[in-house]
Amino acid sequence: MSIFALVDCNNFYASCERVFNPHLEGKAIVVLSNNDGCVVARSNEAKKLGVPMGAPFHEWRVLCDKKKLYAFSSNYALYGDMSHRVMSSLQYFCPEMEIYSIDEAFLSLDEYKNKDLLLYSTQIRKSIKKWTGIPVSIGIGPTKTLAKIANRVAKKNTAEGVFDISPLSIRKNILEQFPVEDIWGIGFRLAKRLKELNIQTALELRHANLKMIRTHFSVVMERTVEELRGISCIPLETIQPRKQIMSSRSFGKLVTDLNELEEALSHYAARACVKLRKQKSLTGGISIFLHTNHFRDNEPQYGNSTTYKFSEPTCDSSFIINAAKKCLGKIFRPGFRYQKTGIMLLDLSPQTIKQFDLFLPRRNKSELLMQTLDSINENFGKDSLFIAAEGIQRSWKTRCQHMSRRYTTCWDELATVFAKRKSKK
DNA sequence: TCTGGGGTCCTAGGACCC
DNA sequence: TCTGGGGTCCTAGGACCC
Repeated sequence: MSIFALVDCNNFYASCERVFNPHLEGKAIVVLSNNDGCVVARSNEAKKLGVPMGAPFHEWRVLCDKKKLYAFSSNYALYGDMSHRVMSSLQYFCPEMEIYSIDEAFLSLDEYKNKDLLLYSTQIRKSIKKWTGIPVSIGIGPTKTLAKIANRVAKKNTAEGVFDISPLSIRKNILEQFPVEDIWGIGFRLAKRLKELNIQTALELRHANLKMIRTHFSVVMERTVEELRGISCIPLETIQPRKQIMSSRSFGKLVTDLNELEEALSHYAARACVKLRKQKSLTGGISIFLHTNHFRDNEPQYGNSTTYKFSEPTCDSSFIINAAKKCLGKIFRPGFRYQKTGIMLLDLSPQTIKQFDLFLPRRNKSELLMQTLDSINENFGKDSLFIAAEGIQRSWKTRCQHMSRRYTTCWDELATVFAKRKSKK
């Protein structure tokens, strides 16, 4: 039998802000989405204040004015680096791991079966806090789905932040109390359909008839049921290159001008290309979209998308930007106030097995040019060198008025320490 | 004034092939 | 009267995740 652990950072973004701002300890913090639009992370204190996940920030701004709530723009440079610190610390304790998201990792504990797993997990938890400043919770179970449930229990009910759902005697009790909509892989819609079949809890789903589940749902739900029964169906996955790469942003203001839209789209395309080259892939085609702000009922609405296939796969920013601009020209309609545009790189393949187009001229310098572009930006900071199509003014840029410093990745923004002077008598 | 961004997998249906 | 069967690939849409 396998043993999995799910390690999850508590309120990750909020915790990252706290590491470098200790006076925020015990205070209500929220971290906002791009454009300072929605609340995407909350400290426990903010949850107690009643701030819901995904709430539009403008509805809660008043609490900030009263100093009851502290808000931060998303600082992905900081969170990405802190995540990397947590993950590499985890790897020290358990090399066989899967980084599931920026703040979660599954561990395979099969090698440690002879250890006291609760004790070992407690040790991991303490070390991560000491080394990185980030609090984590750890759930242990025979399948990933059960480890996820154990993690919920660890977070809610235990002071130690560690919980093992393996013993059958306690498992039944936990599953009996666990609502079906909180199970990993079951969202709002599936939960609704399950409830119509009178399945309310994890225990009821576990006892459901597999054939019945298969006829009403897909193989995904069938796997979930097996996993609840303790039969592992979802293995630990090693790092795979992405199958598609997307880059898009809402504008800081509504945009009407095609030139500005082109600039923004070119900028997003360039960002996507950096990601593409980082994972050493080529793209076979792109899809681009744009739309107006659908929250504004009183304004004319328009949205559209289109795709383009390259005759040979590429990772050349200027080539891809060119294609993106052509696509945009096709779907752009004047007279609308646009809110967002974006690009998706599709049909990715590894750079090592490129299929050339026989009739296309060779762009031999492209590879070298892109390498140079990437290495300059890596050494001298993002956007040191960029393609002119991305624009210089960038008046469409997203808002981020509450950004903290990039404490760990930028020399100019290191944390400052003030020594208190003793006052003279 | 203000409402995120980036992914994955599965299924059904149509086009096409032999 | 009668109109195949089996396969692949692609795409759109729906569901989920963080």
